[in-house]
Amino acid sequence: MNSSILTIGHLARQTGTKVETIRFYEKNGLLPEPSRTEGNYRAYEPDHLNRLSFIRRARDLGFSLDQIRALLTLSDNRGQSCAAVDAIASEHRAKVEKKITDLMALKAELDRMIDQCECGIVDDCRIIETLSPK
Amino acid sequence: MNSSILTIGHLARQTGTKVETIRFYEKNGLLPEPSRTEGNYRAYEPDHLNRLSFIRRARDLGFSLDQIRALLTLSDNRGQSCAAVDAIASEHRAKVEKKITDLMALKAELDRMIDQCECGIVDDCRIIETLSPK
DNA sequence: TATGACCCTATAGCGTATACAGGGTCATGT
DNA sequence: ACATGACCCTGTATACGCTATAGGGTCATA
Repeated sequence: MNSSILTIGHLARQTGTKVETIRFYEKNGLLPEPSRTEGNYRAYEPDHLNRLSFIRRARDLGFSLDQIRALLTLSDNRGQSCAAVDAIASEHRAKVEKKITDLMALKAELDRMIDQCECGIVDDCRIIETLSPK
Repeated sequence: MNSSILTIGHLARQTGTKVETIRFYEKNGLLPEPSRTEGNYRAYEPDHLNRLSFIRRARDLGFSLDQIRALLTLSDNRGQSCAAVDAIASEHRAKVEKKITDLMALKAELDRMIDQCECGIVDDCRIIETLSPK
């Protein structure tokens, strides 16, 4: 096999992605279908590797696949205004902020609940009591 | 129809749960199967309502359905030690804490990325640049 | 030639619901 | 007596982002 082409395994190792995940990205339109070898293996080029790296970074930052699809399209049209990019990122940041606030409120409730538990029998358990209807 | 029995719609309205979700809880062993009316409608009793309220409170606090199943079993055996209850709740709290830490780190990265964006054209966009491989 | 690492497709599963199709039942109004 | 519409039933598909499995084919190396 031509040693200069990239197999799916190469892409996987170089980006810390599972092979199945790469095929999943292809099926879902995030990675373009590469050409195939005679033996029907996917034959990737450096551009595919770049694109996959982009996807993985964005996933690490919590962007959804829909958002990443949009970001990729924008990044392919480099003359356009980057306001749309900013909008996607800002919307995502706002969601992350909201999640943090929600989780902190949740944690406060869990703290209250757990700190009351004196760990006797369930019948006296404040945790169960908190969950049970009045 | 006997007006003292509770239909699935009653349970739904009284707990802020969708009807489909109640059937889903039943199928997944969280709510016991109620008896049926002649017309094959589910006929709930007050105990079912209490149990569903318990489930919804626990869900609001972010417990998984598995954890809730365990909590329900524990709450049905009121003489047992409540250490197991405490363990479930504490484990959940730890996960929530970890999620908060992770999300705060994520937000810091998003802040860094977004604050650099001067909203010109995509070609100069710091957001796209951050995501792209070097 | 045989082994084992790698690749292929197709399908099902995870968790927590939500939605929809295609039908049956019930209370109410005329 | 019947029509309407609100409600209920089952079964299946969908969402998200993968992960796993079955059952097979290809490739490099010993």
